[in-house]
Amino acid sequence: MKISAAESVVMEALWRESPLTSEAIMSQVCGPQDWTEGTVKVLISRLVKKKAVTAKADGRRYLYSPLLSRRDYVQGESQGLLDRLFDGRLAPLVMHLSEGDKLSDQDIAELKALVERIGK
Amino acid sequence: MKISAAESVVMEALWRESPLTSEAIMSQVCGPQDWTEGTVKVLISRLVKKKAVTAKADGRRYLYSPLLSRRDYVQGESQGLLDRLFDGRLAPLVMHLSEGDKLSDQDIAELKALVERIGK
DNA sequence: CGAGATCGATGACAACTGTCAACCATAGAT
DNA sequence: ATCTATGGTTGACAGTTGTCATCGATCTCG
Repeated sequence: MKISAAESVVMEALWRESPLTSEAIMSQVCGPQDWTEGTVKVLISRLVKKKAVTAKADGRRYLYSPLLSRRDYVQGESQGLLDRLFDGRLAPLVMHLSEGDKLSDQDIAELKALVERIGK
Repeated sequence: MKISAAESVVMEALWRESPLTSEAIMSQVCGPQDWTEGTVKVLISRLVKKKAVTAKADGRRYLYSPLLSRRDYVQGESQGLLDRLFDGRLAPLVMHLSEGDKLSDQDIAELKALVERIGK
């Protein structure tokens, strides 16, 4: 099942740390997102329904944990973009981003090191 | 304005070649997408309304051309993903994709060459 | 036991998306 | 002058998303 943008904000909180109570999730996301309690509750419910999150009963509340790993999510999103826009080829993606001119020297250095490592 | 997935299929046709009549667009996208005439017509209209496409009158029909460049679109999508999932850092993205193990030797070679070029 | 405080579930609603069909205007054909 | 084919505009409808408020069960404190 597909995870929406708003839902992914909740997932990020759970990937950072889990399990979490809904209260803890809210305290993490309500600030930056300016959401009310109700909004976050619904996002959590939808994620549970989508089986991206499990709810373990803990007394009267639930403890939520991700079922979908960040790794898998990120992999899917990245590969999807790559396939959709660059015919699955990595070099054109990197080229585009480097032309956007937002790469720091550090980015380039890291990338260089990484490519060395992959290449061998 | 945001371009949806279905709309981007129409945009791809126009980026490949433009201007095009709606008929030409349909012949390009109806096959792969299994869309009916009506569907494509609506997608085109919505793109015009969103100002992603212009319609120049040509007798009784229109000739459509992209207003949004593929370059800008791709840039936006790519940067968006990078910011959303990798905190704007390129190396982790490349790492993820390389771990997915779907990189060909050619990909790696291209990337290596590209990084050399950027680095200097 | 009764009054609040919690927490999840449910209902609501508008905007956007994917998908079509019906309608309408007009350029050509007869 | 009329008929028809063609292409654009509208209306429609279900599903998803973003956003909230209300309801109902339950736990806890006095």
